[in-house]
Amino acid sequence: MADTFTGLKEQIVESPTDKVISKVKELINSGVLKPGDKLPAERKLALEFGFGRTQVREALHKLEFYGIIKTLPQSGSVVNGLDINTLDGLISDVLNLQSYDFFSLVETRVLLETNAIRLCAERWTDRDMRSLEKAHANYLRDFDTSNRIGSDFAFHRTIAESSHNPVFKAMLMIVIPDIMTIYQRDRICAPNPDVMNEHQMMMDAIKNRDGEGAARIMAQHLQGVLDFAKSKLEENNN
Amino acid sequence: MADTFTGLKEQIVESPTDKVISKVKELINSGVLKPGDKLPAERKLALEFGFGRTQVREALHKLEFYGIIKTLPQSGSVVNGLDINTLDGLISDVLNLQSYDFFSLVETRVLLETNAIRLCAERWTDRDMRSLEKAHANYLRDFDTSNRIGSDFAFHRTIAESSHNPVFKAMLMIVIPDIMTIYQRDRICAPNPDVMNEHQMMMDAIKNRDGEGAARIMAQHLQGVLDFAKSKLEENNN
DNA sequence: ATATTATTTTTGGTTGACCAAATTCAAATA
DNA sequence: TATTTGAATTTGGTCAACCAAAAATAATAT
Repeated sequence: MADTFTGLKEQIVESPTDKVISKVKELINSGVLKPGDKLPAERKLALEFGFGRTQVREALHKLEFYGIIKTLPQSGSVVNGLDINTLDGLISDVLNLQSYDFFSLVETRVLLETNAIRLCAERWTDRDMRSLEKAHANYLRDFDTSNRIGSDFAFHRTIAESSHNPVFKAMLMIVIPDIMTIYQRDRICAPNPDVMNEHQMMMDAIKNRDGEGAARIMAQHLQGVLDFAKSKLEENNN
Repeated sequence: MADTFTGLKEQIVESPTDKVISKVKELINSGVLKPGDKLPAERKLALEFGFGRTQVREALHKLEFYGIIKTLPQSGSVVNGLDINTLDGLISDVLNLQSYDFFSLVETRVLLETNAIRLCAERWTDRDMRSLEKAHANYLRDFDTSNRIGSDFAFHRTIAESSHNPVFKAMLMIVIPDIMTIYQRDRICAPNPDVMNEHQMMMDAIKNRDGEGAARIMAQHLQGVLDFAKSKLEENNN
């Protein structure tokens, strides 16, 4: 009950930084700021918006991080040369930045991992294979210890690394921790011997350069998590 | 030539914030900070690391954004309950955060968009369809104007929206602006009548709930960009 | 008149002090 | 002894002043 209230509160409260971002968004949508324009100085924005410069700076940092503006030291900040619709969508996303629902996270993970392992099977180098075998051995070693989950994750991370697509890897690194947090909170996953076998089958498929086969095993491997997420989804919408 | 140098410089220069993040990473790797621990106060960290509190705050913000720590107002920051290997990988990623190579970005975009449109075809509601048709009409209207690229992007964004997977959409919003920036910088894409037809075919497939068909058209639709990226890749490794 | 240099202004970056909320801990009470 | 209460401390959040680099302007020399 208390959780419900605090949860609602968190959604309602809008941090000063986000308010500043909203103001910038208005500036862009109203046409005052066009892509490519140099936006006013921090002090000016702070005065105009009625916030402190600290809040404005933090907002600009966030906007720069998302590639919406580019800020040059001792010179000023510039709105990136994207079109207005794109900017509007991007800023909206920065603001929403909600915690995603579990099912969508898992769905994304499955997509990324099945394709990461496919590319891994096609592209691995000798160096990759050494890392993969080491990660696999570590998992077997830690299977009966408290490190099992960590080594499991490390194995998957190594696969993503060996896909030679850093974007895949980066996105997996965003998604998986969220999943693990929820997973650990709601259900302790008992040591499952099937997982060990599936890891072994993945290794074999990768070694044989069998991308499709590896992807199939990975999909099966993650089916359990997907089912769990789906049941959660049907159970209640949280 | 000058570009090469400035590019290198950007990679070499390590901002104070990143240095602080590295320090935190050392703390975690050395075992001083374990997952679940409450990390020292900002002032303490600033003193210990030899940086200002501003830099420490910014670093903590970044770490919180990536879900590595959770900071509670007037209380302190806590290392998230992930395992150490995961944390180490995550922090490394935050630090690297390099501009990704064009081909990997495009490869990721293709994967995300083909699956987004598949889900869109399966899941769209009446409300989604109205948005889709409006976006499509806007594209046709703006085809001969300077807004063509913007409306094109808006159409794709609406598809992602209608996939009802916010994670897909969020990740596309990260990837696509990067691609567009590079694309606009290196080559102006002329108005291509094929694109119009392909958009129409996508709409038809979506309406018919034909996920596979829609995905196939999207793949074909993006093939040009993928080829362009591949040629860029072979041309030079930048 | 133009190009160059010196100076002033503006810029983002940094610092230290201050604020209110949360926590802690010890003293007072039952 | 166990519980409550209240002051003192620690916490992240905010603010105003200051710094050096970049930009813009004015002054100078060609």
